[in-house]
Amino acid sequence: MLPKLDPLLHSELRLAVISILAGVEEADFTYLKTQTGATSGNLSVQIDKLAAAGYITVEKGFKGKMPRTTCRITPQGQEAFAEYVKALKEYLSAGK
Amino acid sequence: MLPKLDPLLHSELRLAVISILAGVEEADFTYLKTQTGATSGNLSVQIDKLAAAGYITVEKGFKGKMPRTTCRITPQGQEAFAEYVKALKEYLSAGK
DNA sequence: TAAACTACTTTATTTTATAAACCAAATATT
DNA sequence: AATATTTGGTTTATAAAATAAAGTAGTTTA
Repeated sequence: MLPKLDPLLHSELRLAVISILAGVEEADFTYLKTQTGATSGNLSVQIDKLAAAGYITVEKGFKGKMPRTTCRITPQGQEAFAEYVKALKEYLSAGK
Repeated sequence: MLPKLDPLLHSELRLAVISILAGVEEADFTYLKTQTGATSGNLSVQIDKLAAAGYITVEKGFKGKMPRTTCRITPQGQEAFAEYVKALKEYLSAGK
């Protein structure tokens, strides 16, 4: 039988965020927003969910006088991502 | 920017159904149910959606005296699936 | 100093997924 | 032969999710 897909990652925006973070040291809110094309509200909510699950860390600081939210993937997030990719591959080749 | 993922396919159960159908000539309701582990209700609903989108055809007949629902993927469905897979791959390698 | 912009968060709305309940007919049980 | 159970589903209700709209706090620009 096909494996269950981690519902936290099986979301367009959260998957985009995680896969971006998987490839870089860190990324801030604005960068994630432009890269994903998401609205601020949606991005804010999905970042919270990833953080609540321990998949990413969120650090709030300032760049000059402007607020800056920096995100990083955690080892736990990397593992979850790797497993999600593995599970997905089973789906994509299910019929064969 | 990352491509949009076809929302019709970006659903655990519908993706499972489509990828199973992509590999076989046809599959009936019961087979899809056991392979996916889905409940009948959920499967029924998701099959309807895929059929409404023209991704699969649904044929109702009888095997002996018992009803039998047979599903097949359409060329349109195959194309959509191929494109979904292609788009997904961009997600999975986004950060690099 | 007022308007517009940045960087968000919160809340409300819509959509989606899922499960529970139901149905009709067939088969098995007592 | 009645009754219970199983098969193969559909319909409807509920829970969860995604998304959008509105709001907040402060900054820069005209």
